[in-house]
Amino acid sequence: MGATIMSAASTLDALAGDFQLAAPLAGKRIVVAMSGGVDSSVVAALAARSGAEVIGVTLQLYDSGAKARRPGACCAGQDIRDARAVADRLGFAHYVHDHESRFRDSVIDQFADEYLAGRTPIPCVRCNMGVKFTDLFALAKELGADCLATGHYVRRVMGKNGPELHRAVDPARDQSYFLFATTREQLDFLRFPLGGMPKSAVRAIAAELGLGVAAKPDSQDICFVPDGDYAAIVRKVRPDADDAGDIVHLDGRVLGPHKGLIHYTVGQRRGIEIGGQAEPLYVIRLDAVTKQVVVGPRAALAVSAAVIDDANWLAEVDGRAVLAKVRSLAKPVPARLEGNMLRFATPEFGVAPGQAAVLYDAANPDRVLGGGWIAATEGAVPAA
RNA sequence: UGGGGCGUAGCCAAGCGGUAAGGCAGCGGUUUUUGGUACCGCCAUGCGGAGGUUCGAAUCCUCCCGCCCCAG
Repeated sequence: MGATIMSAASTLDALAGDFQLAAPLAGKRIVVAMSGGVDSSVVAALAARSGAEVIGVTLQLYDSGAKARRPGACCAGQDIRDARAVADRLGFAHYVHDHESRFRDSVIDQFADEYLAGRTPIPCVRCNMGVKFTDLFALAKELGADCLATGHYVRRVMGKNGPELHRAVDPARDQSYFLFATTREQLDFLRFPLGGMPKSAVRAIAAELGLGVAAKPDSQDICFVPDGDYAAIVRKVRPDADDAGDIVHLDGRVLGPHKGLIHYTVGQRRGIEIGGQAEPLYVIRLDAVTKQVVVGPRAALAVSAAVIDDANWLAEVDGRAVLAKVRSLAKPVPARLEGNMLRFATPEFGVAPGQAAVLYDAANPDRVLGGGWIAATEGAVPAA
């Protein structure tokens, strides 16, 4: 117990200057993206201790009504007040920008449209790409900042050819999957001071500094979905969503009606609500044109390759042995990129269009090479 | 209304006198800054209904009800 606190304190000292800026920091200006959570609050605190001038910026991203008070939310309501409290306590400037309409256009609407198209979106990546790393990036530049620091758990490591993106040291916290779209230009300017430490240390630092958010619950789920009912948000944004359709087995049998394409995702097992089977049924694919949810046995989920769209590369990848991650919680698996076709060494299950394929260097698994969006997949087993 | 078969949880299904397997679905939980997956747990005081035999019945007997098949 005591050791934990000791190490937290020493970690704090060691990281106080870890903003990868040339000394001295006295004349430097750091803009910190503050969500109102523990992580970005600690980043702000570390920045404040570095000697540089700190400006905290919080973007109000969505409805600041009652629902935003639930634990796990960010960037609205109470979170904004929490961020402000941290800035007040540590004594640096804090600005709040209203980004609701931008967030709605670039994240929420896109989220709904992807579901309507039969794909499975990752709003967190879109948010990082647009609102955070484009808008906030521009704002920080306007403010004359030397860097933009965030509370993401990922590392920026200086390599031969400039900064590289690496996984966080805490594997349970690593967020590199959600940051694959970070461009080289953005990476030049961004700083991720938490990538080298475990979450427990971050909380210990927050507690040591007396920040009110020290024990605040981690954010989880989709921030703008209040109760886990994401379909309700899709319907709210796109009321014209036509829900009718059939659940069809790969063998052609119509098994029954479904609740609307937006409720399903490739690889999904629960919620299909069809019993009496010898083996569980999984969603094999979604057809936005015929409105069909096609189901079949788990074996039919195996894919040998995926077509990658809108890729972002931080290093040369084509033809190189890589480790590919096609879901945030999946273990990276051996693969090879041929053009825009990602070929898995062994069949991969539950690869859903709309999700991201993030590639890591097989020779240095911590290094993020980049990634792209899964546009289509190639089955490893002929349809039964 | 002759003969045969069957009725066990939402669905499929084992059991064949000894005190209700299992699978699917569902529900809950764990994990998790996307959706899923995976894993763990829960899920029939009762076996179509009513009697009877027996220490003891879903299992044997009787009648009734309901399906299915073959004959008419």
